[in-house]
Amino acid sequence: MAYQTKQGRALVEYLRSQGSRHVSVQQIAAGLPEKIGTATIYRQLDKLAARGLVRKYVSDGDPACYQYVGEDAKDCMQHFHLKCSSCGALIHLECEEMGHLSEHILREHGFRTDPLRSVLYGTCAACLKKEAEGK
Amino acid sequence: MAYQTKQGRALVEYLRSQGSRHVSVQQIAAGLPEKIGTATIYRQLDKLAARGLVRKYVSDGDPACYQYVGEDAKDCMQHFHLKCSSCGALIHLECEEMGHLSEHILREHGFRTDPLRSVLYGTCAACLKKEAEGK
DNA sequence: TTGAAAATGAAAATCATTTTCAAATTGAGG
DNA sequence: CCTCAATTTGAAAATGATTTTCATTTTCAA
Repeated sequence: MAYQTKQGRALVEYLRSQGSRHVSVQQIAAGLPEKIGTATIYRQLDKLAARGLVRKYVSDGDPACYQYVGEDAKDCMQHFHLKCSSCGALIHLECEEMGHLSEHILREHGFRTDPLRSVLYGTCAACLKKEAEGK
Repeated sequence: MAYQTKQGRALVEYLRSQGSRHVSVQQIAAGLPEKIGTATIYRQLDKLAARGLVRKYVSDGDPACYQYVGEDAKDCMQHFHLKCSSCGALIHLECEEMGHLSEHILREHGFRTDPLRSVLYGTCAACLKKEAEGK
């Protein structure tokens, strides 16, 4: 019910080689040793994401990016993202406060959040500074 | 330096009439008493958002939606969004825990988040239930 | 080996959003 | 009330990421 394919394997191999970096479909297509159609890359990523081997991050503005987490998704350091609306930077943050929030939401509101896929918008330190000075 | 236009006024009026509901550009275009070009709606919304009168929400999959908060943005109940990856539902949640997280991030990480614009992904109660049963 | 199910790739289709650009509107200064 | 430069509008075209189509190829269980 799910065939193994050359392309699928190549993709996983490539993603693995990137460690836990975040890559876009563009980057993947460019980095792959042998060309794979974009449609296929999207399709494979969807499947991998469905199986939990890959995480998809979406933020306003730029294309989605993907991260390979492998079988040990649980152990993989929990981190989430901050996106600066001002300069567009995507910041990765490891912080347990987010975990607390998730627990609260699950307990009190019955919703199981996946902080890993969530992006918080705001203004980064650099832009806050500029804002303060620049007036 | 910023001309007042019939369209701009009509848009604000419409948004006001919607209270603090979230509306998409599609809905706005359809609900407006007199037709306004989509490009203009986008442009006006951008300006309003820049002035803080309107909030823009972006989530994976569906088009952005906007909320009129008016001058009293501060008083406007702080709430954020949960998006169910399973059924696509967008849930509005008022909860102060999010405020705590924001404070923490600002204090410890120098990043000023805007929880209002942020969307947390996960699985809603209904889908969790289905998941548990359906297995 | 065989064949049905599943995957591929190239190209076309989607679709929200943005840009283009000529024409219309706005409003400060006369 | 005029004028005119700056700004806004709208229709249509452009963008750009993602999805779909569909004919062809690949996979793997029997």
